[in-house]
Amino acid sequence: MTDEGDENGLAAALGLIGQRWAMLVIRCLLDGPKRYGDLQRELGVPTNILATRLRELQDAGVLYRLPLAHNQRAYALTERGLALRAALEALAAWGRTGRNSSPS
Amino acid sequence: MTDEGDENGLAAALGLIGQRWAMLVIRCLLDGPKRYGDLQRELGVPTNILATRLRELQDAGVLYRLPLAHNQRAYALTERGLALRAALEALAAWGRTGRNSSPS
DNA sequence: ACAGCGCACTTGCATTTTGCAAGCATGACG
DNA sequence: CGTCATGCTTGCAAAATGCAAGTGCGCTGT
Repeated sequence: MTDEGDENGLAAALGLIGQRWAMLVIRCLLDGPKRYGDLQRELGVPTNILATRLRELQDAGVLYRLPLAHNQRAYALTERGLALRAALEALAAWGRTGRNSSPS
Repeated sequence: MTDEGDENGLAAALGLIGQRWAMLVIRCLLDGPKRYGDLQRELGVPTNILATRLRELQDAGVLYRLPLAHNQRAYALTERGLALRAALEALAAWGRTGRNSSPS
């Protein structure tokens, strides 16, 4: 019964985290919670894009804000965000292959 | 060593297949070679975008053109493209979760 | 032969997303 | 009170994306 509607699993995933920089931000946060400036410096992402992505990913339930001090807060992954580790590492592993093996 | 060496892989992967529709096209081709019109109908992707993506993915070594008849050709994944199956299925599996969950 | 059809694209233009640079708000600190 | 670091927002240009219509090309029917 319930035929495989899995054709949309990917579309659903990309609808949530398919925007530019989104997966990079998530992967960066897999190392642990980080602050806005850290993400900016580590990824080199434009600041307005970063702010937008963080809002969207928070709405998507992938990460949440973690207040620290007066002007400092951190961003951390939710369980749903952490569940992306396997998928993102698979993608990263693929990206690492296809480097020209040897510059003969 | 001169450069970071341990570069992300994820960034490399997204540089190749991170464009809109690219992963959907690849996932569609995991079922086997298909023709232009098939991809268009199955995915609902705009025709100019599809043409652009197919060219880019071909350049990326992910798929190749397979001539059939006079005005018909098929697109099929290379080994590099087929190697994406695990990653895309992991992403699709993640996308399938969280549809019917209890709001925390 | 030639009009018409289906297939695989291309082209023109509007809309949306992305990027760069600069500015704003806030609280700490001198 | 002025300056600083941090975390954003805003203005505007460039690029990507999307829609619709058009192009080329071989085949088919008459």
